[in-house]
Amino acid sequence: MLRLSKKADYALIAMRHLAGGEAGASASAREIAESYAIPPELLAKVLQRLVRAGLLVSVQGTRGGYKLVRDAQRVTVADVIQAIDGPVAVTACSPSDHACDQYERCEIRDPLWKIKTRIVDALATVSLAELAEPHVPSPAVSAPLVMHATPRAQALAGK
Amino acid sequence: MLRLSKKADYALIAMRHLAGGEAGASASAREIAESYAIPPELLAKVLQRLVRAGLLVSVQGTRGGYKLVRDAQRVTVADVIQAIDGPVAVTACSPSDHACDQYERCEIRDPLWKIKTRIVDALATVSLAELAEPHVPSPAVSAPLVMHATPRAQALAGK
DNA sequence: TAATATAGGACTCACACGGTCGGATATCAG
DNA sequence: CTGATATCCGACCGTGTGAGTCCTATATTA
Repeated sequence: MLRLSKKADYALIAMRHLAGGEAGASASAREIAESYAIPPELLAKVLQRLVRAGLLVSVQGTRGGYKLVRDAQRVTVADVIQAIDGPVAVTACSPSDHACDQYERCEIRDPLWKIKTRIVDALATVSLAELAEPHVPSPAVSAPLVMHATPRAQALAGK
Repeated sequence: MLRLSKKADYALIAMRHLAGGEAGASASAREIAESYAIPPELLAKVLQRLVRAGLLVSVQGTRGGYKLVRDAQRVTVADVIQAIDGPVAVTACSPSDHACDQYERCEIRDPLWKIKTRIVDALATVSLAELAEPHVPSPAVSAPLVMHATPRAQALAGK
């Protein structure tokens, strides 16, 4: 568990796609959707939310599309996820908002809140730029990585 | 989002409850459920799962109940959550198991997998013992525990 | 003016989650 | 021996939410 929503997945894929091209490059929703086999209408809504969150700018009309507002290094995974799924919350109730049936006797809330901030930190330390170039520099032989990378590389090469 | 399930909440509450009393103390499901306004049957199933996961031992019959197997310092929040909700997974598909429609062109999976391990680490660094005494540290407690508990307690006290 | 974009509300559908029920087994007090 | 109190565990159900679709409006350009 603890999985993030498909919309967040799609958002990250799209944002990475935009970060992967040249700086300032734009792409349409259809274009991105087709690249990754994502339902176009759904991705469209995701992109719209990213616009409303201030992470993307949109250009309407023919030849329109989306592009990043900030530089890829200045946008983190946390930004994208929170733009789509709302603020990260491990618990139903926050230290301020008591929205569960156990808030009186609950001694679990505050420590979990602390853990939440750690998680957000973990999400915030990875930028779109890092997502865009996560791969091994030399595809030939990299001893420690081969064990993990090989099956995937084969699967990708097989396509 | 990223919220953990209610069952996991209940599990943490119950585990903390058991860790809070004397070492080796036991409590029945009804007992714990009433203490925290948790549906008794539901908590029962949660506790049973914790038994199957090897985190609790159960004593059947009258005067029965549950108690911790390991010492409270040797059980982490990660253990409890994974016992209830299964292995933590941020993404639908793992580096080995390609269980989504985008696995071919998905460049997002590996970085997210790394983030996942960071999250698990964050969950694994908090023990039940720390959950049991998150409040103002009494200077009389054991030394090694204080080393870890103090900065956290200070942060919480600062609120 | 037609084609192609974004914008966004309304809707359906499936499924997981929270919660309940019933019955079986084990243990102990009387 | 019997009844009370536990754990055990599978089956069930209702509801909320997430995923995906549909439809319409608007903007832009060829």
